[in-house]
Amino acid sequence: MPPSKVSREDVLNRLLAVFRRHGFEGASLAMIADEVGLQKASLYHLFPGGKDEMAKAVLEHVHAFMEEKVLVPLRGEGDPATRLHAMIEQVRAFYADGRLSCLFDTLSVGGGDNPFRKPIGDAMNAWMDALALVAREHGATAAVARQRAERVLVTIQGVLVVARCLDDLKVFSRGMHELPAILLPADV
Amino acid sequence: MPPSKVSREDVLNRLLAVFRRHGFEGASLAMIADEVGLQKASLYHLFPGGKDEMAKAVLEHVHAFMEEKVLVPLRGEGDPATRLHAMIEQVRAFYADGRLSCLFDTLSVGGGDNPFRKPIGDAMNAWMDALALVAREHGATAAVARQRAERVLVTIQGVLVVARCLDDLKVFSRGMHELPAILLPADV
DNA sequence: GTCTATAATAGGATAGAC
DNA sequence: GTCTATCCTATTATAGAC
Repeated sequence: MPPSKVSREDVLNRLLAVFRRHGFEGASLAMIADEVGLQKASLYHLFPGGKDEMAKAVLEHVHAFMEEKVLVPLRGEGDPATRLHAMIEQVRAFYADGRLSCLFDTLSVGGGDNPFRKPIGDAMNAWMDALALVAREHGATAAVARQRAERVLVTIQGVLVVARCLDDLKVFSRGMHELPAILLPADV
Repeated sequence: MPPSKVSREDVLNRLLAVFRRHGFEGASLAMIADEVGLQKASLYHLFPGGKDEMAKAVLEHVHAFMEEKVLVPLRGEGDPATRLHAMIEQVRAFYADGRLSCLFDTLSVGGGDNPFRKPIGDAMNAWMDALALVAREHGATAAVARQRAERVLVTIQGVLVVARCLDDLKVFSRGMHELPAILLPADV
């Protein structure tokens, strides 16, 4: 899509911004069109399936972004602490130091029939696996590594919600600071 | 409101069920009327301010519930561990072991102009204060107590989101199990 | 206090020109 | 590939009977 007003990458990033902020139901097409800088009909040209397809495309976009910027580094070379710190920096940037909500949170509300639950669950499981791998290399058993990986994800999601509710970004910063001690405690 | 089809308490609890599940934008009046068992016009009789007033009333209802069932016990008599366990049991019940989302989470999405942010922030701060009091009585300094209280809230919100995303209630159970070690660790 | 009926608007989606 | 104009439905909200 070279000769276009905005690149697909740009469109997806702007869609991400709307959905993570307002959730699926809260994001109207008028709002989306305004934010993306295209008319509604143009959005339907890009996403014939409508809002549903837009949200799914954003989830895939985030999944690809995570794979490249978070999961590959986590699985890569280097010592566990260095890899975890690389992830933490990406997470800080992705959530703008706690100013932005998690798409997984805002898109997972609604009934169990919610069509976004499955891709969200898959993405979170992939993240958890990559974290557990790092914990294992640090010396933890498989079971303990998984428990610590879960605590990391719980902490990230928790600080995002609490920071938003309290309107206090320091909650997010403190949470990020605690992640190394959670995943890679000194006593094995 | 004695001679009525459903008590105000019932109405508020059913409104709570809808809003915590679907969020504010995701909860339509048709859905609400259906769930509450009243027609839309009857809801407007009870809440002339419409959906906005309904959500605010639910927040007040939850705040009152928390004050009675969570905060008063936390501030009450007995040793810190006993009081914390009382809270944990209430939290387990309130979130149906992780099946139900937190209203603070679902109602806090949207811009900073969101009118629910302030009551939500007030409620979370009150909860944090009560938790910090317990930690202080266990021997922590004011600063450390506040940090631990924050970790408890982060863990609760985190496990709710992660359990929902992974569709795995055990995440919630494990989180509840860890709360005593977070607020009242053995080494002071 | 609850209802049926309806108004008024916003929402998602499409047609067809350029 | 993007636009303007439009359609249809769902949504919020109100009027007025009982």
